[in-house]
Amino acid sequence: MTGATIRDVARRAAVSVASVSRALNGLSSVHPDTRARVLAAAEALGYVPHAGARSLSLARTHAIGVVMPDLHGEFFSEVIRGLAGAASARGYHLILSNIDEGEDHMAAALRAMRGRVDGLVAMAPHVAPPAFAALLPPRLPTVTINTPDYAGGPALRVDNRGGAAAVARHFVTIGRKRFAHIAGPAINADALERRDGFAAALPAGTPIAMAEGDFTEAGGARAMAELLTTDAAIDAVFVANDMMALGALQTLRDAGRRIPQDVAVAGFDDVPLARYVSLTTLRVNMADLGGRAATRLIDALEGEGEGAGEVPTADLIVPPLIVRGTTVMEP
Amino acid sequence: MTGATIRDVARRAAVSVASVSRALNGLSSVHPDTRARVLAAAEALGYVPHAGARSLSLARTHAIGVVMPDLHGEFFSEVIRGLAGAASARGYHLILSNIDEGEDHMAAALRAMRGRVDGLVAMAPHVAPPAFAALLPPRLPTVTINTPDYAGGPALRVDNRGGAAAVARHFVTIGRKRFAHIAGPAINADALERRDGFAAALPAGTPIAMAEGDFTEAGGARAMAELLTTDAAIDAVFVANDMMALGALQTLRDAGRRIPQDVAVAGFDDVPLARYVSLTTLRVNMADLGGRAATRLIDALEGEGEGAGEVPTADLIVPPLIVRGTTVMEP
DNA sequence: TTGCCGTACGTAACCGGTTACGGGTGAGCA
DNA sequence: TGCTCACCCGTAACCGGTTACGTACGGCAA
Repeated sequence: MTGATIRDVARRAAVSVASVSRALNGLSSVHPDTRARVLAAAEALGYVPHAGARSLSLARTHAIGVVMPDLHGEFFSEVIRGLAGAASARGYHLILSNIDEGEDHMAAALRAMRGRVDGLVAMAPHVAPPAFAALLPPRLPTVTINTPDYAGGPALRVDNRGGAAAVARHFVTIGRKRFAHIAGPAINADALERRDGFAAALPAGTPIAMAEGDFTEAGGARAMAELLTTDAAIDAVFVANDMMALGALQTLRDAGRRIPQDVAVAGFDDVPLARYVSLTTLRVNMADLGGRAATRLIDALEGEGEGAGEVPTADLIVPPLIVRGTTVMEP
Repeated sequence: MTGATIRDVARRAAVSVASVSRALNGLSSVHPDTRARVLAAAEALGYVPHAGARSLSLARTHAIGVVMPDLHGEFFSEVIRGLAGAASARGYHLILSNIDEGEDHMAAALRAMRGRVDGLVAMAPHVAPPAFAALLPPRLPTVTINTPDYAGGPALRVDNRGGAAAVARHFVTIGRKRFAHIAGPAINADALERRDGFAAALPAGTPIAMAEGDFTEAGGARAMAELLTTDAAIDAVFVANDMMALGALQTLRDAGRRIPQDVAVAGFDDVPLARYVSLTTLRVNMADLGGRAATRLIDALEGEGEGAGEVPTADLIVPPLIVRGTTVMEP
């Protein structure tokens, strides 16, 4: 019903299915005349090979699975874009599956990947690492992005601590004294690393006013309001991501603080919006991250059998600090 | 090698593969004891069903294919987000395939979908419609988004003409006289509809200064610069999408024009950035568009056999005009 | 003529599931 | 005891491709 099969083509060309397969896949040892007949028959029937059947017998799907939570939007979509580009260039498809609704739902989504993909790109900053490893289908090559302490394969990580430290040094350089931090959710590994990296890079013993947000703009606004009531004297705040920073900026301006004269603000991610509001931030090139992940995975898949690439290396990607108008006056 | 098969489970539980299949799929007519043995064996072996094999015999993949060009970023990713949400809620996966590099590459990508997906969501505003229809694998249910004149199935379209007309009326209402339009690429159907809708809603015979961009910010800036040299007196410009509008705004400000006093600017799309630069625009809820497309497709897939839903209806989605500071003074 | 080899092709097994069909077993009933 | 009928369960065919293996045949050297 879905269309002509290889047997239909074989019948019409009056050859065996084996010859059709050989002819269509460009194998040698097919007589030119036969090949021509097969191609004509396929064309006439509008034959399109059935990818599912093909991958079953080849044990190769030419697809890679992508599992990640739909958290802070920009990030998600940029990574996908990078993945899609790299995958498509190598002839691979992407299979998406977002994992928000609970751990069992996630387990189901992960298991459903077996037999559908050749490998996985996973990003799960919010799950306890051992649990996550256990959920992965066994023996499915996986490269992780920003997934803490996962030792099962190649990993890509952005240097959250290093980035946060750069902000701390920048604050000190421009002469700030009273620091605050708006953190992400406590269950998020990126959030924790950014907080710790910031604290560690300030002179020992420096007090830091803390508030927690949820990586959304509204959450950032709320956290900032909270900080203003408890620690009104702050003159520098490092926000764990850009979206929260936007909310924080709004709250500060509404409260009459001048940016950056009264208080300096820095974010993390460099989402497209950041340039427009002139937000100082760390640039993490998300599309590039996705592209690298895909490339790494496909390299591993196609080098299979070689023991060469087997060492599960972890790349640490250092985000550059982009200094803009929320920390230093612009011309 | 990839893992245990159903036959391994059968062997270990000392039953037939049929019983394993029945037990795991919750069929009735399996003795409770047998079911327990099967489950224990599956657990012990870490058995995960092979989705590929399953979908081959069921002729059902529970996946939907998404083909679209990677055009103007925000749009792409928001639609994907909407699709992913709706699909995941119904237990479907998404298979991505972007189609940029030439028509033959696109044809290959489309054909590769057969046997891998149950249906397609396609968006191809830049292709001549008959060509596109011909490339689709035959008999694959498809819902199109903003693909002009495609009559092969359900379609979702945003009302480009209506939106553009709303801008035209708005310009007239606020007393503007000398109009300009920055259009998108001439091969893009959305771009053409927006241009025509705008022109048609102005009083007959009104002259409109025209320039063409490529839907990017830089392109918008260039087009605006061009307009300023040829028609310096314009006081209202409708830009075919928001990204170009951002570029145009920058050019106008650099040229010393006050917004909105000297010239009013409106865009199309309402990307997240638009709110931050206070850009008047048409709001097209892209995630919602994706969600609807997925829902439509899955409804059609699961209602298969019923003649009820067979009428290929086309939904026209009317984007509301969001009036902001680039056309009227803000408090 | 016989033997050998290479080319072109067909037969059938296989990938890993699902399921139509039929067989065996025990309970219930005449 | 013999019959019917559920209920469980196993055998084998099937989904649509790929491919190992075997075969038929023509050409060529001994």
